Amino acid sequence: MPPRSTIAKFPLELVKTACSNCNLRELCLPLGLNDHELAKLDELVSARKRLKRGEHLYRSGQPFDAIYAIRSGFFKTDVLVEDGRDQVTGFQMTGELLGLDGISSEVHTCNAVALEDSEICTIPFTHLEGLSREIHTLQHHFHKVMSREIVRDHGVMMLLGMMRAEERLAAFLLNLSQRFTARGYSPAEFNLRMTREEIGSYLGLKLETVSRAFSRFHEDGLITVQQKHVRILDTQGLKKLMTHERE
Amino acid sequence: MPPRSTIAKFPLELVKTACSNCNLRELCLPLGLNDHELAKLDELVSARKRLKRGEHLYRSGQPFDAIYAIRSGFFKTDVLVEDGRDQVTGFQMTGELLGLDGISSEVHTCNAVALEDSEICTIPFTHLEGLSREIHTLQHHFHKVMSREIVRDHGVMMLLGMMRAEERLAAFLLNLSQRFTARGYSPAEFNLRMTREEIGSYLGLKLETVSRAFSRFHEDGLITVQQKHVRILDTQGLKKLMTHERE
DNA sequence: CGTGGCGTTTGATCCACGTCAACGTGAATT
DNA sequence: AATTCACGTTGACGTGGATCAAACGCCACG
Repeated sequence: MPPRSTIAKFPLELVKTACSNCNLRELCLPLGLNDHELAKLDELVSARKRLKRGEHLYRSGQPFDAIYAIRSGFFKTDVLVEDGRDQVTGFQMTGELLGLDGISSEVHTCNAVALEDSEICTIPFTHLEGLSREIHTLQHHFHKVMSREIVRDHGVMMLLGMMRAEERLAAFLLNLSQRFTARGYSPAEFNLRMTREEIGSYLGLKLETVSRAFSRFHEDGLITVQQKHVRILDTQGLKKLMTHERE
Repeated sequence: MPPRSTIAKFPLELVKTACSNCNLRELCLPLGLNDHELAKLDELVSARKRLKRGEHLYRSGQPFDAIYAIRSGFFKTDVLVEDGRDQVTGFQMTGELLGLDGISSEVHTCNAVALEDSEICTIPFTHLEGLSREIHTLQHHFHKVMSREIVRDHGVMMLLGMMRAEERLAAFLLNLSQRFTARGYSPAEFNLRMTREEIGSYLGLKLETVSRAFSRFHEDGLITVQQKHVRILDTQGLKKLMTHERE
């Protein structure tokens, strides 16, 4: 969490946004940039925006012209199909980018919804491409971020394509744990920001199945769950479960 | 198919590779480039390589230093997990790029296998980044290609997460048909290059289920199938089936 | 021209997860 | 403190696709 008090010390122009003063430098786009380059990136990250829980950052079908970096908060992206079904395609947290899917067609192809009050940085895409042409490091890092998204999606495909319910949930919890850890939070204890139904949609399961898997893990002493509060008791156990062969 | 005879007319240096003379210009990276830019791209596409059916273009774990454009042929990418399970993450055809997943960690994260005798162009990645900084159009097009891969993966996630077996196969056939069409082949008639097992792995189904779904489509007059030969008789029927609500 | 082997088809049975339904729970509102 | 409502849990039952098993077709090879 960015300490509000330090922000208040800077003149307004700087407050507006400043990658150089952002504690997400090491997670987000600025990774690896020197001071001079950071200053240039500051110029292009135009607006910071706050969203309340439940608000949409963008909707499927809207024209694409910027990607977004999450400064704080938690999002989901989902796709709705005409027949009423929908699929959550991802959960995004602090330091991660939203909107990469819109580049291909210049139209957003999914909805991005804040799952808690959040703050995001807007990065106009043509500006980013311009600066990428100047700053080699930024260009390369951006390519890595896009590629990482592809790798992540392959992981989800494996999860959906060949894991059973409990394996999926174990993988999901371990993934969350690892991402919280990378952000300096406890690897073992966290609050889920999404409902059982959203987890289910992401994992290709019904909410009842998700709930039952949670209960099972609880019974087996792998975790404790109380509503949205999860504590992981046995990481190894979850890992073993995740890759368990069905003899 | 590139007519061999015209190739023979050019001096060897040009034959080695030449985007400017490639009939995939409109599908592949060169899209939108002018003659001068094309000439520069020619310089960087270093090597053409032939692979026989079954050969690996790269394997998971190998260092990444280039992406590949398919000049002719057909590939699958897959990921193997220690417990013996594997998942096909995609099928790639003429004009499509392979290896984008390797950018993030500088290591390939999947295997790319030729499903028929194929020919590919090697594009050293640092060179591509360099040229992208010079040629705005190339940069933007490359970003679009990466983004399109993300969108495609989201499509597969939806397929795996919320469609039932027959819906998945219908979506798969329609997708193939559309891609063959874009390449000037018949939209209605084609030979599958992959086995039932590979289709199943891609769709998150067992080979028996794939086989049964084929038979069902055949019975219902939607397609004809004979081993690997498929003819689509009722595109609309397949589309309706694909998005069919379960009442 | 058989012969072997892989890929495919088809049938019978099983089981993981979906579906339907009832009930619990906790946070917000008054 | 009472009420409400969205979310979560749990049970009983049904089913789509997995699993197991057998047979068939096609191609490569001696």
